[in-house]
Amino acid sequence: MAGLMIGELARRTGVHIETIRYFEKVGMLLKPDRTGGGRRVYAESHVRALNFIKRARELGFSPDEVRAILSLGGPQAACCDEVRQIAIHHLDQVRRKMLALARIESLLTSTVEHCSGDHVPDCPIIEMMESAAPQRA
Amino acid sequence: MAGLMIGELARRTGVHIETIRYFEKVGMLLKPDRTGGGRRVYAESHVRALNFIKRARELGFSPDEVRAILSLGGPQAACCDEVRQIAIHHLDQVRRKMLALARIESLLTSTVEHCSGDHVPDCPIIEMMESAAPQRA
DNA sequence: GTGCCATCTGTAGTGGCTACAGAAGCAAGA
DNA sequence: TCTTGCTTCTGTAGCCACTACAGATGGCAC
Repeated sequence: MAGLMIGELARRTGVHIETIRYFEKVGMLLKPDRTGGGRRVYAESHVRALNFIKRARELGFSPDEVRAILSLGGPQAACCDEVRQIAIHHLDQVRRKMLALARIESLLTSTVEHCSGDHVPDCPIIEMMESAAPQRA
Repeated sequence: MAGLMIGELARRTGVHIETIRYFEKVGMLLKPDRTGGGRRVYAESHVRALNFIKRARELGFSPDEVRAILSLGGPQAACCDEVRQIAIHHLDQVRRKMLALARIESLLTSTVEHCSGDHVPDCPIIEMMESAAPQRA
């Protein structure tokens, strides 16, 4: 267990060096030890935490949600109901986004179908975009 | 046709005053006339353009796409193939996003289902988030 | 000692707005 | 005419989640 320099950690996790330091600055990643010369030395736990952060962000969890989960003990702690609640809430948000996108998709699809691409007035695409329809949720 | 002050335009379109000025600055909205005292006076065409911009942004068109459509003659011009191409391209992007979200949704759903919420080790949620799966497209 | 890469800190840039400060326009009332 | 009070003006800074750069060290091989 010699510990990793930041470059090696970046290589292993695919997270930019600057982003790793940023995560530390904003409290998402624990401050690592330092060498005598002031360089960061990371432990295996940092690799796990960083992979977790990366994955959670890819899944669309907000930084605050990630922080919340990490503050519950982090990846190495046992699962608890709070983690589940956050995940369920996030799932709900994902489903809302899917619904919104589905509405947009069907609107665009049907509109594009009705457009000939000719230089006719009353283009259905422009027309649709000018009519300000309500965007609920 | 007296023309509108910026506040009235904001009220009619639901776009913040600062945002209207911002759209002008970045070239999405034509510079309006000014009163002797330097205040902006908008025409009916600005109302149409602003509604169009707002709607297109709500539908997820990028600022560049909006600018592209507007540069083709704007809402009042006849439809042309280029508008259709932009819309089709955007529709493609929307469908990609839907697929990505669907993957995330199913992963989250099945994972949450397997989590009891108890304080057990090997929590499926944490475990899933630690395994760095590739996120293609 | 020298060369050279890795790392350090601190600051500034990105996009798409949003918010504020301080000055000035402008209409109505005293 | 002067004041009050709202609206608008310009310009600058803030937001978030990073990303990029500048200039100074660390630390190892030769």
